[in-house]
Amino acid sequence: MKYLNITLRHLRTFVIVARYGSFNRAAEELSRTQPAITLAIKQLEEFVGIKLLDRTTRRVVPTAEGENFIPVAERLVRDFDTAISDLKATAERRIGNVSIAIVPSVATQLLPPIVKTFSINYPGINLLLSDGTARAVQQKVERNEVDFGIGSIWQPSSLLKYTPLFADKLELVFHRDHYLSESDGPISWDALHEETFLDSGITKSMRARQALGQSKFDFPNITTLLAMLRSNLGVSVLPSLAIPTADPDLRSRALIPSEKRNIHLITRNDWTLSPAAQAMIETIMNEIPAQIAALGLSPSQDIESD
Amino acid sequence: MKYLNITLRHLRTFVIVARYGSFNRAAEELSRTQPAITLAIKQLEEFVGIKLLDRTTRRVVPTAEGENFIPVAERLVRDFDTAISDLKATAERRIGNVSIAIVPSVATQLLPPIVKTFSINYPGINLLLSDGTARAVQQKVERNEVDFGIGSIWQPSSLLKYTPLFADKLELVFHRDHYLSESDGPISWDALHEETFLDSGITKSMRARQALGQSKFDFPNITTLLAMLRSNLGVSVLPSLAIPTADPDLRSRALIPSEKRNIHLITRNDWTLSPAAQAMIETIMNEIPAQIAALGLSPSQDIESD
DNA sequence: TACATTTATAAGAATTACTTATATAATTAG
DNA sequence: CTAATTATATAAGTAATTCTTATAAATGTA
Repeated sequence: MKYLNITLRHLRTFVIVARYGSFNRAAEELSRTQPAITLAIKQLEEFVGIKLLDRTTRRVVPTAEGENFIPVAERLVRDFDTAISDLKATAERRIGNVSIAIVPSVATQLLPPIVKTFSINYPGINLLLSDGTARAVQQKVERNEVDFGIGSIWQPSSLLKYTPLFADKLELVFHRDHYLSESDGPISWDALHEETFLDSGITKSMRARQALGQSKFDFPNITTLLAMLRSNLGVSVLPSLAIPTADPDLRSRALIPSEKRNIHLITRNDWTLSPAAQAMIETIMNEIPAQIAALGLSPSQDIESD
Repeated sequence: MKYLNITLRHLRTFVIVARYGSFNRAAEELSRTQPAITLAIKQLEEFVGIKLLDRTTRRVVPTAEGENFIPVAERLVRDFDTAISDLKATAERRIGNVSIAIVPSVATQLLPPIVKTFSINYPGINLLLSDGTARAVQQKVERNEVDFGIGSIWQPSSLLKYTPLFADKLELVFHRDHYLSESDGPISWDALHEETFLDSGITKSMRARQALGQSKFDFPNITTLLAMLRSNLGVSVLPSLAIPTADPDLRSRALIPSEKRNIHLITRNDWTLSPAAQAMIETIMNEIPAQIAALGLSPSQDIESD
């Protein structure tokens, strides 16, 4: 014996022997033979330099120190086992946490039924959603503040991986009292030259939008923008998911040529997703087709990346 | 690989790798080679079914689960190590508890300097002393309520082992106003026929005492007996240790033939003494000769047992 | 693109842990 | 009190594991 390491196996053996008061019964319980038990106890005692079990061929009784040590050893064994099994539980997706950064339109319109399905399938996993602009979503993924993100591409980054989910069609939005309400059907971008255009973070970087020239109004916050539209301040272009379907004051019309905003799943290249996050992504991928159909969206077309 | 047990060694390895962010440095730290580290981490990850460390040849970073598991593993390792080292500390007599049952005369006269020496040599060991009659001492040892006892033999028991410590001489005690104070030197037992004899637990079972016939008074409690003597109610026989040396009211004389009460260390046959208790017994054995000399006692003669 | 560095893999060596066989000790029954 | 029974201790050999050495593959940097 060179140096001898005491391991949990020794404590486990000790606990069982103490419990049964017998080396033979302990050996049976641990699916080993009695000499193996003898050796383990001997090693433990020699290592700590103290007798833990008083034993004759007839009786095995803990010494005072052995008696004191029983609960300690039991706790160590128990703590170890629960720690390992907790880890296994997360691996098996029975427990865990997922955090997602997501743009508000997707969060409010698309996500609720997905979350419902997820919480039924993985009742032990907690979900933490954080709203934000496409830019905020990307940054949170980059900084590892969330497991993954859902949104459009703000600035392509080599750190990130973009998996297209679906394409959201952009529509023209305006007040029901606006004269554009009088007709129906698609309308061309050129026709907007005459209109007061309200910009948002979504439209600002679009080529078709930029052809219209500088706008006087810029509302990065969609809620504010919608409030402006409700006051009939002008017109705007929004992805269909961001347009409140039940709003009595607002009307929308399709645009020609039709523009789409691709929504992606955004993950980090160099980061292994937790099992819980993987479970959520699987759920999203499974549920997306049904949601696309229900909300009248189109499946994703090309992958915007570089 | 048959079944594979995850051990603390795996967690230890994981903690170190996570701490250094390098398999090589961890291998160095653990005095093993890098492939051994790779294997241990691999086994751990495969066993729990989850990746704990994201690693390239350039960087080793914990995954989310790995990050969560680090403090858990650290605690498990730390708890294990402290449990084992506590056990070693008791073995090395650095910490521990000793409980002793002891007859009051020995406790008050003989023990104080011994306790002082002990507490200097073993500052981490706690001492719990309990007073009691010879009978109570023996019972506490039998019932394992104490580590060992010190006292005379009440009823020899095969459960117990008696190790003689010293012999306490019995002396006649009486009030200074008693006429026996007028002379000095040894006095015979027969001379006591005329006296009012106050019995105690100590004298009751003595043959020399029984020759004097039935006594009218019986005070099992020595303190009470001394109070009676101070009132000059009669005479009594006490071991020298039980006679307060500084009491101005009491006088004592030797007896002929001289009777001794052997004081023994009383332990259980079938019980291994704790290292702390062993330390105390060693101290007692070492200090006894000096105390015998200081108090004018005689070394133990024969072993009373059967 | 090549170099330096780090992790992964494979095979063999050393160590550790277990099993079988047997000895030794303690209680119980006769 | 002796023998039988039952339990732990010891010894030796075998199986399993955990290392080490040697080498390959991969990543990031110059």
